[in-house]
Amino acid sequence: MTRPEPAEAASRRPTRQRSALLAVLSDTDGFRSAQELHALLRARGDGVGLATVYRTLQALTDQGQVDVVRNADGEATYRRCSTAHHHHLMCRSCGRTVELADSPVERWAARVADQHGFADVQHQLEVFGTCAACAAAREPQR
Amino acid sequence: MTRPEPAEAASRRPTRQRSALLAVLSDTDGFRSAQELHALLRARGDGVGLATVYRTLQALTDQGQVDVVRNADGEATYRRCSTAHHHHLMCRSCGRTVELADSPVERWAARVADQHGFADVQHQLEVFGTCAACAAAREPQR
DNA sequence: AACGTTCATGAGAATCATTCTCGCACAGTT
DNA sequence: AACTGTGCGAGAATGATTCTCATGAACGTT
Repeated sequence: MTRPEPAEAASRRPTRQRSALLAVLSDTDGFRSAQELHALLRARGDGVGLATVYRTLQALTDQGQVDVVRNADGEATYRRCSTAHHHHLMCRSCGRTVELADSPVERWAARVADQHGFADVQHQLEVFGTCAACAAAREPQR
Repeated sequence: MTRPEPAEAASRRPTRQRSALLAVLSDTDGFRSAQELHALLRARGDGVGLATVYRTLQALTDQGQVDVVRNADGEATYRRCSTAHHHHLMCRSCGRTVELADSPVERWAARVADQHGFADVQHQLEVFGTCAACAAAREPQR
C-alpha cells in the first residue's frame, strides 16, 4: 500500500516464452488468434502456457509491437507489425493481408471529431475483400 | 416439398418480444449490448428470454435494421440505425454516438483494394474519442 | 557462486458472452 | 376445434479470455 507505484509497465523481463512467441509471430504471415499461436508454439516444441500467451500478447499490444484485429466472430487476432500507424486490407477468404499507410482517414477522423467536440481521438479501420488469387479460384465454379 | 421456397427470411412473424426489443432500441441513444438490452427489457416488465434477444438481434441485423459494433472488449453492441451506409463517432466514456456520413474512406478503400487486386470490398470503421461533456467532467479531478 | 527479492510462468478454475437444445405455446389455416 | 409450423424460453453447452496461486526463473547484491 505504502509502496510507490512501479512507475510504468515499461520494460519487462526477457524470457524464453516471450521470445518464442515473438518468433512464431515473425514466421507467420496473417493474423492469428491467441489459441492458434498457442497451438503453433506447442507444435514447435516450445510449449508455452495459454495464460502466458494471452498475457504476453497483451503486453506486446500495449507496447505497439503487435496489431490486434477482431475477426467477424469477435475473436482477437494478432500480428507482428511495423509500429507506425496503418490499416489493413485483408482477404476474407485466405487471410492474406496488405498493410495500408497514408489513408485519408486520419485527417478526416480528426476533423469530424473536432467538429463534434470530441477529444483524444482514435479510430479503427479494416478493409476486407477477396484477393485476386481467391477470386480466380472461385470464378470457374460459378 | 413441392411448395416454392419462402422467398427469403424476409418478414417473420411479428411478436410481442420483437416489438418490445425494437421499442427499447428506439428509446435508447447509444449502442447497447445484448445483455444490457435483456436487462432493460426485464426492468420494463417486458421480460424476454435472453436467447430470444440474441436471435432477434441477429435477425434484425441481417435485415439491416440495426447496426452492430464491437466495443473494445469484443462485445457486440447494437443500435437501431438508418439503413444507409455510415460510420460512428463514439464517446469511449459515456457511449454517446454520432453518425458520420460522407467519409472519404469509401472511395479510398475502393481504390487501394483495386490497386492490390482485391474485389468485393467492404470495410469497417469506427472512431472513438472523449466527448466534450466527459472531458469536462474529468478535467477537474486531475 | 550462493542468497533473497521480485516478477513471470503455467495448470486449472472461474467468468462471461453467445449459441444450442428441446419441450411448450401460440398464430394462422382448414 | 384440431392441425401444423414457427417463435419462445430455461437451462445446458461452448469457447475465448481472465484470474488464482504456488512454483520457478532472472537480477542485484554479497
